[in-house]
Amino acid sequence: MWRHLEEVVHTTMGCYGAEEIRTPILEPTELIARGIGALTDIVTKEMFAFERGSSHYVMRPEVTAPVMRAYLQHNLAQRGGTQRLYYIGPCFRAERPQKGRYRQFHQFGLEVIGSEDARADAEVILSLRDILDRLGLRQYTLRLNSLGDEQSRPAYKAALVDYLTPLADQLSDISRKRLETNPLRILDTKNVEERTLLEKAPLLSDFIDEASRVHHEQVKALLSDVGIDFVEDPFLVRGLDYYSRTAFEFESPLLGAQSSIAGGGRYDLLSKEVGSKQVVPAVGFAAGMERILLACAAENVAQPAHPGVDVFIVALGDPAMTWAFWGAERLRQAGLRVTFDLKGRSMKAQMREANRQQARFVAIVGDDELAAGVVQLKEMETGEQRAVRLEDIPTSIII
RNA sequence: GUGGUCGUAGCUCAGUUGGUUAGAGCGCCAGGUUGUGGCCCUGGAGGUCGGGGGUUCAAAUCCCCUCGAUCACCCCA
Repeated sequence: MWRHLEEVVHTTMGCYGAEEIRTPILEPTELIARGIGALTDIVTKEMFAFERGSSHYVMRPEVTAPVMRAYLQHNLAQRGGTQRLYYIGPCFRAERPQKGRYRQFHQFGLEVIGSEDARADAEVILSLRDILDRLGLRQYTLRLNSLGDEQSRPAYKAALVDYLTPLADQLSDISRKRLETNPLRILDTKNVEERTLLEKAPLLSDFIDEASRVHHEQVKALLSDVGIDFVEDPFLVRGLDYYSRTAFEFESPLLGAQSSIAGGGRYDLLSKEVGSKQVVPAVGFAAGMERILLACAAENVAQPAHPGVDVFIVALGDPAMTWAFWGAERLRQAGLRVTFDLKGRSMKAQMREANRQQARFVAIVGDDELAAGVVQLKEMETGEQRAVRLEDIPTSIII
């Protein structure tokens, strides 16, 4: 199933003209810290970090910042046009594991760098949708929002705090603390009473600038054009500050508390955080492979069957067992998948092993066959069996 | 970092108020078929009961510590 998912990712990304990029697992702490907004708590508590001499490193917790760094460092802009870069690989977060959340996990993602066109946003979402569809997932929802420009969110944040502060005594302890540390996250609360309080809260959509509003309308129109269902969620807010305008999230209802299987958005502000002199507009998604696989399992999505071997060689007696070694090699040279017993067991045991390996054919070899220069080729499903010379096996089983 | 639940055979799990050699199903191995798989029948192997300490005549069972898993919180890139 892992292979299948990876293949779907590669082929789908290929359809979008994206090139794979591989960045180091180990990155300077500063790159990641700057990328995520230097929240010291996240660096110390949520990441595997260590120092070596005077240098500080972390195991990458995500790949967007590394891709942006690679883009800038190798000046990929000079290749012209917009860069569509995708990645697939492991990431690390030093958290307590829970359902769909592991210390080492795997992500794939697409970063479209160098365009502020709404079609880039829509294409990123569309490509992700394609991957989920090709896998056979059906039970997921897409939530969409616009965060506006770099002025919008601070203004909204202030308005939200203004609204909630008088109501602070009705908030949970956690939310009251977040009122100071990260007020936007209160929007994510699952507390029912708090949700009703939020119904009358100011909306981010009332604070976004005109250009962002137009951009957002374009994205929505493009998504509708290709038949993508989405829910507008004015409460969908990314935790980090470099996001602007488009924000989206795919989630599955079948995964418990970690329902998000993929998410992303536009991050025009990141480039300057990681050292670019000018703004490089970019938009992308990141998807959690473990969670997608969990969702597939929960939906009972058909797995590609593990193919059995083509030929299992059953060898009887020492001469035949020796023969099996190079006989198998001959057949493998012809491109067949071939195995045989490595423990010198009885014929019954070898046949059982062949059955377990879902062998299409069994080639039985004993002293008589060796003398005659043939094998007894038996088709397991039908039980039909006949003598065939080794060199004729490949053509015999194509039928 | 905080809280709940749980660690018994390869896997899924039983194990009665502490009481003989710790069980089942599946899987594995072998035989029934001296050269023919699946189904069936018979037999077999396999366990420091997560680890350490304590209580007791006696601990899988009770107590303490520890490690791990899991779910949730925090956090969420």
